[in-house]
Amino acid sequence: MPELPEVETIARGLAGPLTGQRIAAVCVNLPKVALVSGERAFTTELTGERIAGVQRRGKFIVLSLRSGRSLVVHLRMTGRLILQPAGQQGRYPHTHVKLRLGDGSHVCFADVRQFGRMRLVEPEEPWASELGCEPLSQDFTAERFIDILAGRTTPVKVLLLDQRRIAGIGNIYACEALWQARIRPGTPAKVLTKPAIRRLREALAEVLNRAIEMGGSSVDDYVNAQGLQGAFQNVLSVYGREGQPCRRCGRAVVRTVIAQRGTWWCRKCQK
DNA sequence: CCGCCGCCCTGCTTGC
DNA sequence: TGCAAGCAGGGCGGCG
Repeated sequence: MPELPEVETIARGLAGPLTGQRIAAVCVNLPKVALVSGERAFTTELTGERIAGVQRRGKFIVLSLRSGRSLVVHLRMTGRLILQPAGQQGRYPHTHVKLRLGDGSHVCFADVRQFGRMRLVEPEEPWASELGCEPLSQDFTAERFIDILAGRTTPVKVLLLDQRRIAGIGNIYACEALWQARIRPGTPAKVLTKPAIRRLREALAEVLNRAIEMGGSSVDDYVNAQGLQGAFQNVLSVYGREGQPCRRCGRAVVRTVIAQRGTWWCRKCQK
């Protein structure tokens, strides 16, 4: 599942090859995944646009266009953005939208489960207004994090996953950061001490930054824009490791369910 | 405002 | 061996 580190990796991999290029042609095979506001047609509106840059916001990949519009992509669980260099284009499986760029290369938006979406948004459209702060930005201060968790009986893990509060964290990195900070995922947010919250904030930054350095986690079918796997799945501490020894204390990692999501943690070192 | 549930989908796993 | 049911999951809309 592409979360912040995977989306960041994809965005970085697209930025160089895409910046400055013209979108020469747009092919939509599955119309429900290609959205545009109003009565406009996705294909005609996007064709001819020029790409000014590629960024990430939360779990969204943002292709900024010179017109001021943006092409905003969410990969959900199984979506991919794949860059096919000129002369190497082939049929990429489950491609729902394909962009042909000025230099003859292609960008394929593929998604087995068809949950991912791309949306062409107007310059003034507040598409990210509901998104919380970036966990790797200066805005994400200890005070802010304390505010986010204050007074809430909700399990801390649920709040980490809430994109309206903090943007970009998914199941993998919520589990990993909680393990790193030695906090039980089910702990009601309001009982966390300030030192524990500071520990968790640092753990999030550490885990996310390290995962970006390693190109993300290829646990299901994540690959970057060049089609290559990440390496962070090899060093995961708890996620997906039910029954295997905790890397800190050796006790078997358990899997429980919190808010309908699989949750991996260590009963001995997470309190 | 909050939390829970079902839905969207397909492929893999499980169980008979 | 073969088939069907179950499960997984991010975000969203509906409901209480």
